[in-house]
Amino acid sequence: MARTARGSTQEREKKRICSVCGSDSFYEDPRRGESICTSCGCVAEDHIMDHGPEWRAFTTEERNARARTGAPMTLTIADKGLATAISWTNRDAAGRSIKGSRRAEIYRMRKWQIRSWAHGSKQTNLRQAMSEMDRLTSQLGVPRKTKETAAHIYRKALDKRLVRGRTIEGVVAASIYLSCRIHRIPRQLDEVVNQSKIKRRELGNCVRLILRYVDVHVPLPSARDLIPRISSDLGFQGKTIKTATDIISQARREGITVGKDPGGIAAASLYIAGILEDDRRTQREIAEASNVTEVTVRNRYKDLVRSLGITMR
DNA sequence: AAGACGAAAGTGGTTGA
DNA sequence: TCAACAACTTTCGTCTT
Repeated sequence: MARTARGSTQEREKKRICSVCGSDSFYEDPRRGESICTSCGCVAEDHIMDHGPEWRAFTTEERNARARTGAPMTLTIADKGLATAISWTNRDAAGRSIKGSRRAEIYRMRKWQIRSWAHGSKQTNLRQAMSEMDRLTSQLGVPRKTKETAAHIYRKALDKRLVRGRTIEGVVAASIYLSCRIHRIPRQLDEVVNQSKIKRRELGNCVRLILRYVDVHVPLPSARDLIPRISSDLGFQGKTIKTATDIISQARREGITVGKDPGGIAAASLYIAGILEDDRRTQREIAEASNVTEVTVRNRYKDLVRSLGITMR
């Protein structure tokens, strides 16, 4: 199982080798936060950390203008992580205590900062939302970029007053789910429901609401995006994964994937690919890894074989 | 005996009146 | 709000390897 096999950090730094095919060549996908073996396509490591800056620059001037120290600017903190806080200790930068009129001035500044900063209803909402977002994204293990997009969607939803009359948790969970779909990270609605305290129905409603009123372009969930995850769970060979992907592309062209659960399509195509490439798994194993039942695997597999004219031995 | 297959009945979501 | 519907699940008996 490539997904679970990982050595110590030092070991990985010394020489990393794919536990499935033995190759030492990896492609790091910072969008998904995954490291993928270039020869067999299995996920060698997930949740990898991105050490780069949060901005992009195309010229030296741009780079000089944007470079700064401190934590990255981020939408996932209510004040974008850039606010200056006035300390409660009446001391200056050198540690000397501040006296007299200067002290009174700082006291007034502190008072107004707190009033303007923490007491707006939007800020209060964002604070709660961002802490919920922190919790949920780390439970689900989504990369920083995806969390950032989720925060962006949430801010838009808040601006359009969609959170009113709904729970913050619901809208946060919906933002994360949609962001995962935008970044083509396979997190299913049920996974998000399992990690949060909201009901499936509520999440579904929030997702629909955001899709309708917030200007976001979200691609439909595709079976192809589920393939790397399922196949690395079951340790399929590279050629089997490729065949399965081809089957999905063909099925898509034939238009037999619409309205069907992508999990079922992914499972069935892997099952067929396994038989064709002599890399078999039982229907039960595949069904379990794809979160569908054996019956669904069977039904989709029959559909695919019939519509694509695949002949099996 | 394990795995594959298929039928029947039940469930939760979507759509249109 | 409700009925109709498609997709999917659960369950169980039978066939195949």
